[in-house]
Amino acid sequence: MEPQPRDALSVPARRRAGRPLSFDREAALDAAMHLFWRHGYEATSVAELTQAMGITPPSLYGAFGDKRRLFLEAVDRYLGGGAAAIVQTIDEAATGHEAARALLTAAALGDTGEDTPPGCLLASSLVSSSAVAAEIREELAEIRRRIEAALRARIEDDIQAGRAPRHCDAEALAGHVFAVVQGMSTLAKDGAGRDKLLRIVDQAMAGWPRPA
Amino acid sequence: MEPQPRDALSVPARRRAGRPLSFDREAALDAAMHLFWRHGYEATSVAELTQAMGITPPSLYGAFGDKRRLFLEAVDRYLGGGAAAIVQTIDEAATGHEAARALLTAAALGDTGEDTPPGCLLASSLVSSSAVAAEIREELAEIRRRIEAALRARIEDDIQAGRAPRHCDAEALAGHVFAVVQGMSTLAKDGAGRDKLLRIVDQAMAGWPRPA
DNA sequence: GGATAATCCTAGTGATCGATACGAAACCCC
DNA sequence: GGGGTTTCGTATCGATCACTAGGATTATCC
Repeated sequence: MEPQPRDALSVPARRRAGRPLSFDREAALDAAMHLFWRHGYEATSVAELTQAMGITPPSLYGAFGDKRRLFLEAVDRYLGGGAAAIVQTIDEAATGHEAARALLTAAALGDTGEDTPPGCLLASSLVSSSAVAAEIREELAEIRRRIEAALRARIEDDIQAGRAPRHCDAEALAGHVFAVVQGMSTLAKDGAGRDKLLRIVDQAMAGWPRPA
Repeated sequence: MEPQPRDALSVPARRRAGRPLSFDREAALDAAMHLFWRHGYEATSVAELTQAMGITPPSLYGAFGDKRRLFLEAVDRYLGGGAAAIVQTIDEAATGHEAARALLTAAALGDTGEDTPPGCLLASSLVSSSAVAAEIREELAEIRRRIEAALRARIEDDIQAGRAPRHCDAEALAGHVFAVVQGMSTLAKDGAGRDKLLRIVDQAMAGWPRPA
């Protein structure tokens, strides 16, 4: 007889042997995410993390591996399922133009939530880094490039389909959108409010090429 | 008889009593600036600074005060004389439109110098911070806001003078320019080259309002 | 209930953080 | 040359860093 497949949808969710976790893993991850969001990767200490998560260091290391993996898991949670979730949203937009505006608007709103830290976790939590954190920084950069590449591909679709003029520069259009996403995060951390960011989005989209 | 005034332009530059500095203060500051530029404020340790500057910790503290003051002095040097130097450049541009393009182009070039670290020291060296560095972060934010305010003022001049339509949003225009400046720094750190950044500048300026 | 397995907490690891005490050395002033 | 002043290098400060050894505890498995 084959063992019951581990399926997240099947209700009883067969427990593993051994003492069960005494804390809510999702709630702890959420607390860690907010801390990384507010202070960034390197400026958030394990001591601060364990206090906010309500657990001791051995529990953190047992449940999440180490600080690096906890951070990457927090980033995945922040993105609602990693880079793939954002890429899917981009791919499901009607056009590249729509995808760009949706991305910018979502960033402006996310940067200025009332119950969340200002700015964007992906954009701001690991901009500059020490030599030891350079690898982790590069993993974030890869996520950013993947999202930017997805947007660029949609814009190239627009050009192919005649929804944008032939001469326009898909790489620069996508790069510009991404620069504004990154920049709005800093502006939000510097004190810019939601209204200002949304008007910046309008300004950023004002230069979008119109079909010939 | 009055003492000779301390004038940087008068050649002999009356020495103070005591043992003279055994290192070139400007060269040491330059080395520190490059280190902060590459790794940011918090990720750059005093040990790395002293090694790059070729001095010992007591010499660093004697000549520059502490890490915070050394960093702020490096920022001033980076800006060519603090925020005032950039504000002056903005004020001397022919129009707000010209100031915006000059700022963006200078940022794109500065972010991708061959002999300098990628990205912008002002934009990237202290984005997220621990609680203890929050004050220093705020000092950088103040510099950024001062520069943005100067640009906004020039754009409002354009509107008053009829060089831009009455309905346009000076705050959003200046904010958009600044978001792109900030964002290009991250893009450069993520690997974007000079050519791509300059095309992003063109795209960012494409939405600039034309006079009615 | 006994074996097995996973997590719990206490306490602490060596390394590195920013910053300094101390006495010798090097300069200006008189 | 002597007194005053400043910087020099050595050696190190207490605090904090990310991380873990070790043994008690609490669950499932048979």
